[in-house]
Amino acid sequence: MSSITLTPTSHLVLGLIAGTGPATSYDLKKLVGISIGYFWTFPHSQLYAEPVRLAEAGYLTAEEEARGRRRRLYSITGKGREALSAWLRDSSASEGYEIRDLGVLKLFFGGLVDSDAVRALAEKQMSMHRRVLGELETIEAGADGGGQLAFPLRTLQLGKQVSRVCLEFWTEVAERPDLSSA
Amino acid sequence: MSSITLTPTSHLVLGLIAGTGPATSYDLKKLVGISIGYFWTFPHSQLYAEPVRLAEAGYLTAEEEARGRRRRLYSITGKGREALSAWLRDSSASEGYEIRDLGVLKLFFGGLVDSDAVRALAEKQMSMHRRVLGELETIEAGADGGGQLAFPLRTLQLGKQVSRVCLEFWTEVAERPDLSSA
DNA sequence: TCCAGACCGTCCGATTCGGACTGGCCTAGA
DNA sequence: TCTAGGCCAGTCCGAATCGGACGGTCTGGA
Repeated sequence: MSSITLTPTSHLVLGLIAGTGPATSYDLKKLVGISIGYFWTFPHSQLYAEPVRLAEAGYLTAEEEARGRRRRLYSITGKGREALSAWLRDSSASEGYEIRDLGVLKLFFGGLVDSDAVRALAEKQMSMHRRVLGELETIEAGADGGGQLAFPLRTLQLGKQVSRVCLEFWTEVAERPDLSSA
Repeated sequence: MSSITLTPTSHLVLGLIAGTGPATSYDLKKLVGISIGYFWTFPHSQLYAEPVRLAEAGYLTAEEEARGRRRRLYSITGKGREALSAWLRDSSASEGYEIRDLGVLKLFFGGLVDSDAVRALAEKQMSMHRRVLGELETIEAGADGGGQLAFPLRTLQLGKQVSRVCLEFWTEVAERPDLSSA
């Protein structure tokens, strides 16, 4: 029950369990993979380690299978819910916003290669964003718009919009690889 | 001269030095801070450690001040230029694209709090994106559109567009915090 | 019954992180 | 000229993170 500092991973785990009920680490891994993982990847080892830490600190309780695959089923506690709610309401904890995109990093150095290479990069990025957009639309189509999923679907909308903007941007780059003005 | 694997940080350092000429780690830190750092932060300790690694492996050469602050000025070598160019042209190395935004993570769990809290979050995000947008426009205004900066400015355009989309998105959320449909 | 392949979990070395600290340099004011 | 204080520049290190590799478990079909 030692005191720990809560990271984004902590809040993710708490939120997932609060939202969908008791879960094993594997469940978390699957949930992340089909949702938030599209924008923000969390290493699976964290999704195993983090609930242990949270349980030790009293934010979760663990129920372990006696035999076989010693799966541990985690449930959220009152303390966990409080911490989650406090974080969700804490407007000072929302700062920070990062886009890590290898393609953009390359474009930043586009002046060091010829425009054919820039065009090739742009086309590659276009196909990537088209693929992502398609996958997001598939997920969207397969989900009922109902209560539980309303907010996750909303973040998905943002993902789609960002993807679309990127697609347009790279299309423009592919058309005029060596031009700076719009 | 041992062989090392090149990370995004490696390519950033190589690209910066290739693009702007010899630089110290501190120069790199400043450069990153006013440009790519807006989307992708690199810890300063990396910006000191990475050139050392790159120099050991022959991608950079270091010239150290004899006295005083023992600053090290790094220059790129032929090997460094080749590696950078190869990376820029390697279309298989562009995968990966991540958006890490605490606000979006919170929205994902929006169903667990009341709509006032969601609205407050949205408003906070709006002001953040407005601020970022303003800063990007300031940077843009202060840069001549000339050759060297053409590609960095282009990535800045993308940053602006993404920020604008986020701003619109959060505006919509602020207006209708509890509605899922557009 | 046996096997293949998916499922599930753990472990660990290597890397990354960022805060804290040290010390040099510069300028202004006495 | 001297020196105090603020910025400049770099180093260090414990802690957190990463992700690959491995090992055990289960299910269904031959």
